[in-house]
Amino acid sequence: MRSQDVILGMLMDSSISGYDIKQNFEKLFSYFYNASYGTIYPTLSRMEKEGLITKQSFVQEGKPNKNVYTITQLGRKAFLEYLQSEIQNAEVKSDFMIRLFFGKWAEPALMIRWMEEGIRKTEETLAKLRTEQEQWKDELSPSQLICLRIGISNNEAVLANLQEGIAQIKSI
Amino acid sequence: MRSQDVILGMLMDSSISGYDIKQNFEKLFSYFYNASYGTIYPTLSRMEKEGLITKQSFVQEGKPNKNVYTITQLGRKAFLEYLQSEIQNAEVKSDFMIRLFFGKWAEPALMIRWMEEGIRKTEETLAKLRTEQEQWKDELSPSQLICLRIGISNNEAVLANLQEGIAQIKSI
DNA sequence: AGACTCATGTAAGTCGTTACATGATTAC
DNA sequence: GTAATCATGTAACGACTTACATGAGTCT
Repeated sequence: MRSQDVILGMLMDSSISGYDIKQNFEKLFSYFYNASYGTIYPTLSRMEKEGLITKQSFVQEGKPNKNVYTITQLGRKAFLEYLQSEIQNAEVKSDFMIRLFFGKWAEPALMIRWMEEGIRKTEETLAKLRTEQEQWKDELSPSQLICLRIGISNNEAVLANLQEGIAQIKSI
Repeated sequence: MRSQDVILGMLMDSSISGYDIKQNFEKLFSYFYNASYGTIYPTLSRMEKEGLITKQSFVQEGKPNKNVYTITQLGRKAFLEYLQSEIQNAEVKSDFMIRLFFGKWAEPALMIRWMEEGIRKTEETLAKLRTEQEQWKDELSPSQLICLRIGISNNEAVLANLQEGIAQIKSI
């Protein structure tokens, strides 16, 4: 799975711009995928050249042209082929977990700061995901709801462990 | 955080080989970091050149020389500096979650297969983590135990959601 | 005055993976 | 006999990020 596959997935439903794709990554996907503009724009150009998508430019006043991309038959075929391919293992690189793992080499105060920041961020993500769940629960597909629920319960689990852990470490 | 930082972390405790580093990644870190030999060996070479680590070769019969690396003062300094740096956001790319998200474009039978495979893998990971917890609970540092607990409860959360989700989808 | 949003794009560089190459030993 | 384990390393390639470049409009 590359960014191309995810972009094709987004375009299956409706035609959107590179900017919209980035918004989707941040809003809907942040807890299981992300990509920067430096990936999105060149990938879209390549996909257009390969005939997977087509571009329509809309002139806007006071803003650059907005390029809206539409998936082609070839693009739909490519996406369905991706769905048939082998599932790849998840790639995870968590700096936070690495630090926690090697925490014994840090000052206790530093580790507590990491954990407090971790708690804050997790609470933030959790609030965002719960809002989304409330907001979109009627529009989302059954499997999208499962995604959201996984995201929420993952974050709940992290939060509980960090809160318990921080209390424990402070008590030593 | 790059692989270099994680490798330094491992060497803080004891001198090990590239092969051992890979073992550690698979055994201890798999749910929050991983790196291939193609990363590990060239990184070790570079680190040696930069004076962060030193190499000792041990001749073995019927096997290639075993290169055991030891962290230097400079390496220890570099690791402590890493601990002082800003925490980076986790990078996650989960093919499984992407497929779940776009599941409505797949045959229901295919999605159920994905979820069943997801359940199987999650159960496997969970078993592995629980064994580790049992086996190492007296040796691991408090923060390493928190890591393990986060890993375990994350996987428990995923498992519960998938089981519930699959039942729900099958009932439609 | 400053920050943020909308909007696209490129260039340089980093980082990492996959596949290849080698080869004895051991367990099933 | 075949798969796995131990053990190291390189070359080719791919994918992605960061920083740069541009610039009007809007909100505080």
